[in-house]
Parts: sequence; structure tokens; C-alpha cells
Amino acid sequence: MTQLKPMRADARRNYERLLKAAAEAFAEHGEGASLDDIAKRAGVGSGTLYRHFPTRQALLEAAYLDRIEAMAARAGELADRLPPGAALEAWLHEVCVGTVQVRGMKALLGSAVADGGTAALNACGTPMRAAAARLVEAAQKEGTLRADVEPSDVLRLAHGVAGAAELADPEGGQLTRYLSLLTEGLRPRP
Amino acid sequence: MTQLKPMRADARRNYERLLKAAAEAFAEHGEGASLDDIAKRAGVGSGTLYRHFPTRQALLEAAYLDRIEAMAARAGELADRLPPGAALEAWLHEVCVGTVQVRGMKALLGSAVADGGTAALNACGTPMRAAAARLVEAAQKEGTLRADVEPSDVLRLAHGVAGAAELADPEGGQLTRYLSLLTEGLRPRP
DNA sequence: TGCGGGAACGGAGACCTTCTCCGTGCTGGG
DNA sequence: CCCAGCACGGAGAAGGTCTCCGTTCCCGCA
Repeated sequence: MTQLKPMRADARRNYERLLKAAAEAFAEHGEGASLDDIAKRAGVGSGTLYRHFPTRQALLEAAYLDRIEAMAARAGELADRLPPGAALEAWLHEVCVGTVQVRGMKALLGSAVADGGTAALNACGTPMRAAAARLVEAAQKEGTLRADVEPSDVLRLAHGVAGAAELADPEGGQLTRYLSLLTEGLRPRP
Repeated sequence: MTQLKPMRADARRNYERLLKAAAEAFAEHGEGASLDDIAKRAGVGSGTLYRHFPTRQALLEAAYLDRIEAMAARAGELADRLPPGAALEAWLHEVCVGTVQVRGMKALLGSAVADGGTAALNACGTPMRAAAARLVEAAQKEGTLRADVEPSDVLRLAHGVAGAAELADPEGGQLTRYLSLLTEGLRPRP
């Protein structure tokens, strides 16, 4: 996301302001927050917002990129502290909690794991997939995870399960239980 | 949904037209289809649409109610033809296929299984829950389904898994595989 | 330090959608 | 056949997205 030519001072300032305003607005109103309102909060014109972020998706990604990267980094920490299977489980739990708690992040993570195809090089999908790959491979080597699933599968299923848990209880009270059913299903056949 | 006083002839005609137009529009553009466009297709004013269906949700429910009821009825057929565990699996598969194929039905089914609480008496949730309950109880009695899950849990998880499969492949190519991982997780611990 | 080219700004405005309000017209029971 | 009143329909307010273009303000160079 860094610019080839460094940004002009005012441009950089507006960019930062927009990011901050966007994170607030998305947290408050969910992914559907009004873009013009975000521009107003940031004290810039809507033209400026659309120049920096051509689509809602682009803004969402930029606004939450730091959180996403923090999540990806957590995978490394957990991998160091816990045996592979447990690390994967714990990480998925944290990811799902984030998905449910931070309004607006659900849509972002969803699109990040969409379209298993070739392209899909969005800024959020890449670190998440990389983090998942590390945990998934370790768990498969350890033998606590089916060999026929891919990191993307695991992320997608976790995302789906988080959505299911949210349907059951918007506070996420069912998340642990639902997630344990998923990990049960992901264990190798005995 | 039937009226207490029978509807006036013109009212009934408009109601039917709206239903037909809505089913078309939702299938074509997904759940976000323009309501005013639906009114135009039906050849009525938007006021008429909003009088019959105060919310998008209400229209969605009414437009797809027959399909939902057909799905619920399928549960009975499958229960007669197959052993309980297989019947549940087959039914969930059909439900998920419908969810993925018919644009606009996903949101409807999602809301139908939301909020496991007391109320949630929407027209679609009730038959779906009832159908699920029958299959779930039979499978639990047979011993092919964990005893600690409820019909609503199963529906929600299936809905989540269908969403995950759609992320992987909008055509639904991964549905069978993802669903089998779920049913694996729903089997009783050996 | 001062200037000028051009990047970046910002808000007016075109267009779309939702939803309401109320004058109009049609239906159907008496 | 008639008229009370239900249902119609479209104009219009409110609010959103996104673009265009005249204006402002940086910053490199003299």
C-alpha cells in the first residue's frame, strides 16, 4: 500500500485522518457506514475520500489492516507456545472472536478468504492465509488435523462458523461450542 | 399471512403480482434488489408495495415461502426413504444447495435461524425448525448425531457452511466436501 | 526566498434507493 | 345502482454513492 512517490504532506495527513475516521465509523455502524459521513468526520471532501479509496472495500481493508496483521502475528506467538493442534484451535478462536466483536471486520475477513482461485491478492487475505498455512501445516504434520484440507478451507469454515455463532447469539456466547464442533470435524478419521 | 377479512379483488391481484415480481427480482439481483423496481415490474406504485410488505424482509419471506415449505416437506420424504442419519445429511445438502443457488434465499434462511431465543416467530423459521427437529431427533435416537446439539444449531451451522462453500466457489463446488466435514463434527464421539 | 507547475482538495450536483403522505378512483355490500 | 371507504399510485423528502472540475496549496528549483 505504500506509495511509489512519497505522498505530499497534505495528502498523507488526509489519508491518516480518513483511516482513523473510517475505523471509528465502521466500528460504530458496521460495514455499511456512510462514506460521506466518514469524509465529514475526517474533515475532508468526499472527492478526497474516493481518490484515496476507490471502493468501500479498499477503505475497509486499509482501516483494519493493522488489526489483520496483528492477528496474523498472533499465529506465530501461539505456534511458539502451544502444540500445533492447540495453537490452531486457539488462533481460530481469536480470529472468530475478532470477527464477531469488531463490527465491519466480518465482511472484510469474508472477502479476504473468498475465491480460492489464483488472484485474490487482497492486502488482508495474504497475511491471513500465510498465518493459517503455518498452523495448518504444523497440525497436519503432527497428525491432529486432516491432511485433505487447505489453509483457505479452514479459514472459510471458521468464518462460516463465526457467522453461525453470531446468528445464535450476537454476543458470541455459542462461539466456543460451535467452533469445537468444527475442530471435531477437522480431526483425522481415527 | 392469510387475511382476517378476505382481500378486495384488486388488492389480491396486486399482492400476487408483487410476489411474482419479487421472486424474479430477488433471483436476478439477490436480496438487494431494488424495491421500487419490483413495484414497477409488478405494475403498481411503490406505496402499494410498502402497504403489503412493510419491510424488505417481509417481502422476501412472502416471495420464497412456498420454496421454504417445499424444503420443509422434503424432510418428511427423506425421513421415510432413508435411515435417520443419512436423511439428515441429505436434507442439509438440499437446503444448502438451495441456499447457494437461489440468490436472495440465503439472507432469508439466515434470518430464519437467527436468534435462538424465544420470539423469532417468522414465517420461514418455524417450518424449517420443525423439519430439522424431526430429523435431528431421529438421528440422535439412532445414535448417529451428537446428543448435545439442537435443531437450530444444526441449521445455523449448515447455513454457515453453505456460506463458506460459496466463498470458496460461487458455483457451490465445495459444498459437499465442506458439509461432510460438518457432519463429521456432528457425529457422537466414539 | 519567492515562484510556478501540477498534485490534491472539496463540494456541488447527478443519480439512485427507501419510504411516506395524501388526493384520487375503484370495489362491492346494501 | 350507489356511495362509503379501502386501496391505489406517484410525487417528493431524506439520505446515500460517486464524479467532475474550478480552486487551493505543496514543494522543487532558481
